[in-house]
Amino acid sequence: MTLTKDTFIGEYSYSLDSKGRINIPAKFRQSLSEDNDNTFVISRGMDPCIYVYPLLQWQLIEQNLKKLSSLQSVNRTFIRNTVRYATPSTYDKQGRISLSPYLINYAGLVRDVQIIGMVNKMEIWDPAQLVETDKRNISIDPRAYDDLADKITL
Amino acid sequence: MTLTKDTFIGEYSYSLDSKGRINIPAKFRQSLSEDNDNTFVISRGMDPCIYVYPLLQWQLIEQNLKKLSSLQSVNRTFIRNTVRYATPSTYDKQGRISLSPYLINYAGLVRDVQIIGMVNKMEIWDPAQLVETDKRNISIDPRAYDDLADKITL
DNA sequence: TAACATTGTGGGTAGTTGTGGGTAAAAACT
DNA sequence: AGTTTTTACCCACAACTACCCACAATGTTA
Repeated sequence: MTLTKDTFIGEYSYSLDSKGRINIPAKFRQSLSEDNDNTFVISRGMDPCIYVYPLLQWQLIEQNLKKLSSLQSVNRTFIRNTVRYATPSTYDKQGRISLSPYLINYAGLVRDVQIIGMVNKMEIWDPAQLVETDKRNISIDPRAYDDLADKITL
Repeated sequence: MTLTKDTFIGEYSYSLDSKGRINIPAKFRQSLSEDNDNTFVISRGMDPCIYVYPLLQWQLIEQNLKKLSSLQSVNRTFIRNTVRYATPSTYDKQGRISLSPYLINYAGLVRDVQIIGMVNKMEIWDPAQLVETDKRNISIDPRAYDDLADKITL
């Protein structure tokens, strides 16, 4: 199948094993370009979930962070929070990465897990957290949402 | 016959087989340009139906989504909801794509299925759902129609 | 009208994918 | 240095998916 490189779409169900490992969907691995050396950068999400970036994508983020001046307190806090929980992780021969206990706890992962393609990265969710977040977002800012829908032709 | 590339019109009846596969109308396949590598992106429709985009058409959507910053919660929600139910799918030698159980359930597909050309994409409907939705929309706001009439010459 | 090509549908099979767990190397801690 | 814990690599297997072949129905051409 033909896939856009380093682009992830769709939602998949997987499970966390007793060693804290989780499978990366085969389609996502195939989409990952060679230059990434089978490596992702795992980080804390803005929502209660785990972000997984292709290595190259993460390096772009690093470059942007370097441009932010440390003179402003907002910037320092932002940089600190973004980088602090990030770890590079190469997947094994079976296509699994291992997650740190901190991140597993942060996302509230137990066993069943949803992996969602978010175009330039992916998100790892606990199913219950995902439902919860969906509910909360349904009501917020319908106008902002409609504005987006106007800009993008689906 | 000469067909406008990547443009789909007309309505066709097909059936879903026991493996969740469905035939893409031959005319639609012929219309699909080579650059799409025989691949469509299947996704959840705004109505109770399934959207089928040519790969290239979908990539335009992806490009627009990539421009949205993940710092804003609205954007994250929008990207997640748009991309979540989408999967790339290449058709087999018989011209069939396979649909995920989630989408089959979402569109209420049983066996008989209507495929409708929607110009830049196609829609897959359960016949009953289609009748139902038609009924509900028959009393559409006449003013909204007037707005359209300004934009489109029939 | 007969021969042929195309199209829609069904199902078998081999390869891929997700998941569990064993073992050895590496790291961390006495 | 010796012991324990952690990490990475390997093998195994069940479930699933994609690919292939088959065939009937329809459409096309000579």
